[in-house]
Amino acid sequence: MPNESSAPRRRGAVRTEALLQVTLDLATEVGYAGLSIEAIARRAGVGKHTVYRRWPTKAALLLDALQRVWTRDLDYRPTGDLHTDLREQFLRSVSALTSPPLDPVYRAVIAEAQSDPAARAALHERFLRTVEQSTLEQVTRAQRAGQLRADVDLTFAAEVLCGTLYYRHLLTPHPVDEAAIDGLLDMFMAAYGTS
Amino acid sequence: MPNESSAPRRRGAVRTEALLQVTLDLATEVGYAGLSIEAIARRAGVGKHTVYRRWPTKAALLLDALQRVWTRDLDYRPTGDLHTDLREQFLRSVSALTSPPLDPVYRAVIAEAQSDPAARAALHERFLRTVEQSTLEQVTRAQRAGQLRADVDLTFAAEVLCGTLYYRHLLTPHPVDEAAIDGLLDMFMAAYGTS
DNA sequence: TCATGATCAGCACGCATCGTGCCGTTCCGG
DNA sequence: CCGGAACGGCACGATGCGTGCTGATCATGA
Repeated sequence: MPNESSAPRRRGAVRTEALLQVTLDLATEVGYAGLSIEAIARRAGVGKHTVYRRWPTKAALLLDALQRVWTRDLDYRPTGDLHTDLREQFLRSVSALTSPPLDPVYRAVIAEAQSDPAARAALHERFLRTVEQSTLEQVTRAQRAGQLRADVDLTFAAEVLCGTLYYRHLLTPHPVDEAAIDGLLDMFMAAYGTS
Repeated sequence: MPNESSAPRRRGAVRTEALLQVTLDLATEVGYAGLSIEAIARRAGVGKHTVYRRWPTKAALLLDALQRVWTRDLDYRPTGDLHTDLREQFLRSVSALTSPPLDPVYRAVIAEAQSDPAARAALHERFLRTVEQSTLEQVTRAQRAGQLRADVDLTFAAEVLCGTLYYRHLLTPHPVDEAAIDGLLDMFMAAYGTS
């Protein structure tokens, strides 16, 4: 006789969703330091097997948790003007990356990736490449519209843009503010712009 | 009566040096994963107190160990030509960062810095800033020589150069090869060069 | 010369996390 | 309704953390 005051035991995909959400909650409340599999299972009221059955590694779990909140803030209607669109995209990305739950989860993934080349590759494939790709689409459109020189390796250009911002955010105490973004875009346009 | 076949108990600065060297050795042999204070003390034949008395944090120890091998490969006689000098400096830095013991220790510091803002600030102040500074000196010299535009924020420019390389090295699976460095320098010169 | 205090190695502790194993229960599909 | 998968709970050994304590060793200065 299941007590109606106790939640029924959830399984499968529903459990998975719940676990990812708990991970994000924990990241928000106790930060990167509190993101142990043990703590996540405890908080979720779940046996550790239930976690390990789904993710072989803490990195894998964190990557999935990250994906849960990653794409939400990236939908943006481009206006067609390169400088405006890149600026808006970068501002949104930085804003998302600066506050929980994205910030602690992201930093945890970065840390995890340093000790595991596979996790590093997954991080780049699933997230960093996404941002580079989004940037690449914008600069490609601008190039076709004649706003950028035709002889430019846009893939590399996108990497420079994103890399500079990530570097500052992850490895320096300086904030990625509008001044930084504007400076970066100015340099970019000076190098590759047609005007 | 001290047995001459057993090494005399070392103290003070000598001990400190030995511990840093053990840290680098461990990093070379077992990599980032093996860099626990416990393992370092064990390998050095030393009580853990002897480590904790010197460094309050694993991050502090790693930062000091890093400094031991950091500056060695950076002495380089600039020729006066910006492109050549930057290229040479970046090639050397990347080469040093790619192999042990620098690579595992560096990655350990990066990981540590993600969970501790103080460690992050120390990392930037003691190492990243050093590289930025070295780059800054070169571009400043070039600006005075008229090779770069006069209206450029060189500090920011140096950050872009270094940040791009660090991003690729630390967070992507792509190697920082000559093509990447050349592409970066081409973009830099296109943006800020006077010719 | 010798005493004092700092430094040291070794051991132990309590705590936490990891990854795994086992048990008995709950739930779902056939 | 039954069999098997998923589950919660518990326990285990291993490892690292940071901190005590003890007794030996060393440097210094009186």
